[in-house]
Amino acid sequence: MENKKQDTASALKDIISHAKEYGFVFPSSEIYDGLQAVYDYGQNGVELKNNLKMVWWKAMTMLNDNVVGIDASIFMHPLTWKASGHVDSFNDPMIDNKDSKKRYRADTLLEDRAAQYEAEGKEEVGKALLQKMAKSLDAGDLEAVRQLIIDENITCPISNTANWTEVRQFNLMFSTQVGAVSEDASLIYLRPETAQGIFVNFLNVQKTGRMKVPFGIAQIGKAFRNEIVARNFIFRMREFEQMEMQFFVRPGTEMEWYAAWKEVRMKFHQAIGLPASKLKFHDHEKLAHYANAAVDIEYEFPFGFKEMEGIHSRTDFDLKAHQDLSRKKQQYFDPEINENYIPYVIETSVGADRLFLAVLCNAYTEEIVGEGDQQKQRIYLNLHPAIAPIKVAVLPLVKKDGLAEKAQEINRSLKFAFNTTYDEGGAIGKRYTRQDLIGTPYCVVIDYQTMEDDTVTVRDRNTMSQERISIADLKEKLGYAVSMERIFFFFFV
RNA sequence: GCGAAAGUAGCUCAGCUGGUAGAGCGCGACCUUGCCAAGGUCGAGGUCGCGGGUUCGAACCCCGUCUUUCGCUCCA
Repeated sequence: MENKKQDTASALKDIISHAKEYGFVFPSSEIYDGLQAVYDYGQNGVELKNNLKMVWWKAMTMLNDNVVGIDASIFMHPLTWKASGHVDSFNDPMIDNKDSKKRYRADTLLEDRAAQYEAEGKEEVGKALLQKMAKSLDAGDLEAVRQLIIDENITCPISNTANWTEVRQFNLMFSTQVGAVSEDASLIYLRPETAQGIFVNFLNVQKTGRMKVPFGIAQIGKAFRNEIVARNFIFRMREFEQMEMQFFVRPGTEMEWYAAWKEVRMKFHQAIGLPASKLKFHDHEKLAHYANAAVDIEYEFPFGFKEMEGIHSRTDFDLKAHQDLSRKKQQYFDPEINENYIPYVIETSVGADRLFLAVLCNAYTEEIVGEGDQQKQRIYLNLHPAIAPIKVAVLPLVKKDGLAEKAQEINRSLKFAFNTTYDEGGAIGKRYTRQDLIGTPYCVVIDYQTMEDDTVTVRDRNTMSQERISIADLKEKLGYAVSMERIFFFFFV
């Protein structure tokens, strides 16, 4: 067990090192010592991430006639977050007990004490306490809140001591001001989730797109959370990217759609190459305030099974809250049953960065090749060809005798169809290895035979085997091998 | 947030009881070779995470700080 833990820790370290050394993920602002829980994608990482986003986007919008996309702003009207519940539930005064190291919500501690007074028949005392607390909280006077806890002699149930830290406001939403002059400016938030951008545009899309329920709206975008502890590389970042789809359905039919999307989303992850054995559903037992069913798709990262995607039945919570607060009807007239209603919503929400990490962890392969004295370790990224940053490397066996020119010509003929690279430096084996390390699925090699009969060899990343094919067939054969079509085909098997 | 460990070249690391930095790999150019990280020559790259302190002198000792990893904790 201990060994296994060390192994998994080093497995993540190896992946982090690899990600940095080969241009996938860099710590943010590294020359200034980095910024906690913020990372940048490098030249290969951005290609891989873009490919993942494109596969998801097409799987949602292109393959489903009734799903369309939008791109909403990160800034939203502050009332959005009031309606969604984030202002209330994302903003807590916390206090720590120094002995037990336990953290509590300061307001909950006082509310519990007030309830205790009530149970003892001292209702006025309890009420007075709550009023004092509300006054202090409204005034933002956290020291007064702490004093209340001390005056009431509230102790930690674990350590039984009153050795409290100061009260701190934990706001998981980042805020900033809009407006030139700060006194006139109003406080706005960086969105903590992308979903609300879809909900506030529900009627815009439904009307202008003549959408009929059931239909979905997909979106890819950044979201921000001021996480207290950020851990596990890019798994939990303060700035992250979500790929979300909100699917609007007739009330009462939500469970069928919930079940249907569950299966579709699980297939997606397998289609891009994640093995079924490393994926599982995890049902939520404690449901969020907006949901009546929720499940996570978890991937087995080096640090254990963790959430990669959430599928939630959000009921009509969000649209209803927006309708109430904005006083604009958020209803759909269903011609089939001649009825107006607020649709129910099934949400599928993947963390793009988490999917990236899962794919990278899964692709990272160390194996021993060769026999006896010839044995050596080989490392390569076993990425699905359709999501690999570079699809094809074009390599002249040597750079003299016109082979380099011939190779460049072939590279030019392929580069408009998919991502290619050209490399003539050093020995051929070294160039193969360079491509293995970033997951390039195919290497096209121009040798002396090419000059005679216009054929090249195509070397496969995983098997290292070579096949000789005619230059005229390259674009079509490789084009299909690296196409997203292959993923979508699997998707529907 | 608490506790533990770590931070020296792009990577992996060495650097003895304090005397102002090295190796391997990688990278670049050239020569040679020609199918799985080949050989040779030359070269680029580090104010030793950062800031103080002790000392004649600090990569090394002390304090602080930042970042990362791990364990708790937290997490819609």
